[in-house]
Amino acid sequence: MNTKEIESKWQKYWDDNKSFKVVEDKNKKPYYILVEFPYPSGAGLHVGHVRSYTAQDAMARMMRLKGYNVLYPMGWDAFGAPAEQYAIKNHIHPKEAVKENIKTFKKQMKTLGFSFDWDREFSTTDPEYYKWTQWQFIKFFEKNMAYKAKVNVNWCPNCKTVLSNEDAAGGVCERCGTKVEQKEKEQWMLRMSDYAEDLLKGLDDTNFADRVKLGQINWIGKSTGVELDVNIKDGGKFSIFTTCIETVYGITFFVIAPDGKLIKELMPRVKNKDEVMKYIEETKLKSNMDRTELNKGKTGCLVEGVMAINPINGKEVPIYLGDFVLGDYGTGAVMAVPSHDARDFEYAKVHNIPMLQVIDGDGYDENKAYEKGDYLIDTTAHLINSEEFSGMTIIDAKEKITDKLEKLGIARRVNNYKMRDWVFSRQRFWGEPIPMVNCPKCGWVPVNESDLPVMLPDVAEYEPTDDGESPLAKIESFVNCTCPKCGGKAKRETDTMPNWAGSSWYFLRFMDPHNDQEFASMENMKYWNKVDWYNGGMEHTARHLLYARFWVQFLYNNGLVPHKEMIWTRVSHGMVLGSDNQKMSKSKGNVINPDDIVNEFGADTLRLYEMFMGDYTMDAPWSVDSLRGCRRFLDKVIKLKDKVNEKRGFTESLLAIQNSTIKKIDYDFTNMGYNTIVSSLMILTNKYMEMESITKDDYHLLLVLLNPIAPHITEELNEMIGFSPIVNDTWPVFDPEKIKEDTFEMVVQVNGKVRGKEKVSSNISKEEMEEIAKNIPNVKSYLENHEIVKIIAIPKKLVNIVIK
RNA sequence: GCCUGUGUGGCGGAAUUGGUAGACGCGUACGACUCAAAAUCGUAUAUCCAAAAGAUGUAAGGGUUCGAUUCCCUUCACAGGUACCA
Repeated sequence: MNTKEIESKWQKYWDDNKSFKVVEDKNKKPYYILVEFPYPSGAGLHVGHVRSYTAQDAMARMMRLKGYNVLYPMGWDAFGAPAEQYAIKNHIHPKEAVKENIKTFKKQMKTLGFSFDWDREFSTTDPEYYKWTQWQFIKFFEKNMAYKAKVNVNWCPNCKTVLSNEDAAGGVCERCGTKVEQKEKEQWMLRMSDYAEDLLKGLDDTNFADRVKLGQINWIGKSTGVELDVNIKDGGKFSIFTTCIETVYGITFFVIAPDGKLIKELMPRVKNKDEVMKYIEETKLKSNMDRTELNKGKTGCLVEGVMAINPINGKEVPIYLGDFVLGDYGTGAVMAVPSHDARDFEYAKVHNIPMLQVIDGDGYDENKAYEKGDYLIDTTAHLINSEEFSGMTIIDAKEKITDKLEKLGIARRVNNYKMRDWVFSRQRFWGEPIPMVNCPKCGWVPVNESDLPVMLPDVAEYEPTDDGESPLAKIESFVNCTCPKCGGKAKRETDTMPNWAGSSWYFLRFMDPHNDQEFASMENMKYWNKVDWYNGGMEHTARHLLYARFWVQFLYNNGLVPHKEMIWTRVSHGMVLGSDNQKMSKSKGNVINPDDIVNEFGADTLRLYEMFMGDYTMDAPWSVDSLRGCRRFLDKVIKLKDKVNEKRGFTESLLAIQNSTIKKIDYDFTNMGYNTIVSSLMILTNKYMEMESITKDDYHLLLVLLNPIAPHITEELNEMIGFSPIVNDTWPVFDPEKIKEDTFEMVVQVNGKVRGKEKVSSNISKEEMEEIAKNIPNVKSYLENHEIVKIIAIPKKLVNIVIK
């Protein structure tokens, strides 16, 4: 059989018949299966894409056969730095590069037989799409959720652009690996931190995998504690945030951030100005450098001339500068309790600051800090040296001390979050222009809705400028405009959006992709309800998912989408590694190109292999041998056709095996057990192979069950035995009656070890089981001269005889 | 460091609520077919023992249980995430 011909034949059939086109049909139950739409890179489709697209494709095909109205769409996430870099490098306009790459991707996807509804395809770079991304940005602005602020931003000197905290994780540029610098710039920001609590709570309304939920929770980074006002001797005050108010009596100093506001305010009173200034400057440099390992030492200096007063007992304590305190987290100042915090402990050691123990317990060790992690699990832990709170347990003390401070009006219970506002500006050409106009009279004014989209100008110059301004800033025809409000001369915003913008709501657009009145109609969104299965890489479970959820929650709060969470289940697939067990990369030379595999083995074999290679959620290495085995399996299925006969060689257990296969596959589909779906199909095939002959219906059943994973070959074989296309068929129903067996193999254990097996009737009693068990010769020999202590009989399974 | 995940034959991996560990596939060996090879088919394949019987065995150690790959504790290794977050 010629795989190529068969594959293109059926691909054409599906295309011609629009087999996968889906329309909103109230009579059918909707089911929305989504895979992360790819960034169409110049490298083409990766075998990793094939893994997740095949899995979701199989799910989509199966659900269609079960009668669901399945939405399985595909589109392109084509804005962003990589597309622009690629364009610059290859001297081709990003628009053209994207067009070319999409063509390649789409062709590859078609040769793999993915059942996408191509009528819903779009790219984030289509003006018809980014019009609505801009429209939604204006909503953010109107609701005071978008604002422009001068902030310290992560600046990549190589890419010449601003990076979000997420993009600069680890202190290096996510794209090029260059060390990130700090730079003060005016940026558009989205008030994502306002949604921290809602984003946490919203997780309860989702069915995300636990590890995905945890990723979200960690990123949001909530901590509950107390904000405490601290007076400065001779006037002034500041606040600190702590999660360990129970240690308040142990404060021996305060530490404030060198990049914070407080030190600037205190400056006139500082005696050692030179030293302080020097340290502040050093910190600025340091944040340009690797802040991870080299600078973990507890550097800093005493701020001479000012003393703080511990609010709980009026003791005077010194203030230090230290760069381990961050200016933009909490209040930019901390209370330091060296006896009970490892960082404070180290700092105190370096700077010779006295310590004061205020909690005692069994785990106390004077050579290190007796910390939260230690004393909270220590049942003997209690306060000491803490006036009226001495002797109390930690939990009590926490409450009582907070109460007291609250009554004094100098403390508040607050939550802090690591998650900051979203830096939304990029100084790049290839992104959605931010639809704002700066008018000398009216300030920032959004572009009129009727004037959307603000199109990217068609120019040849799109490389970033050296001064960090967007390339758009050089294009006068773009910049100069009139104010939408007063009609006066004004200037257009030249920053563009990050590529996370377009991907934050694309799943909504798929529900209504051609709507030119709204980003998607409420009617359609209500029909599709939610994304039932969303699959993507683990690397996107923190950021992309968080941005998308934030975006949706904002739309929901403004009545624009039907649910606060629009994604029900999020799963992530494991990576496909090279055959050397390493991540595939050009430099390692271990990259597998799906086209080559399709050419040599066929699309069905590749699909089958990628499903069979291992646990779907885990990484798995590439193996050509295993791939060949999958081809061999398909050849076996082809060969089975010769066994098709009017009658079958009767095998009583066949119906049972068929039905348990259906049951197993149904179960596995809902648990992403794709590898065991394949193995149970192999078992069924082996069973058929053993038989003299099988009927058309037997064969048809196998073909339907295999169809979601290997759709081409199964359609062809199915046609050859005279059935109408599987794509219009129905999924077999599991019949529990058929798997009832009259007998089972009873396992007999003695003291938990298997000593015998016996085929017995399924409906015998426990007593009968025990009796038969005791009389199996081998078992009997173990029982001799021993006392039977007890017998455990599990119906339809085993008997365990416990002897002494 | 912290968080998360993983650890099962020569290899990829199964084992749905604690109940026959190693399904299925790969590889290997032998056999059939062939002048020969490939392909295909058959048989075997955790380890120890000539074989049976048996013993050992799911990273290591301990525990709970009639029974543990599965639950609990301790330790180790690997992978990913995160990093002075108060």
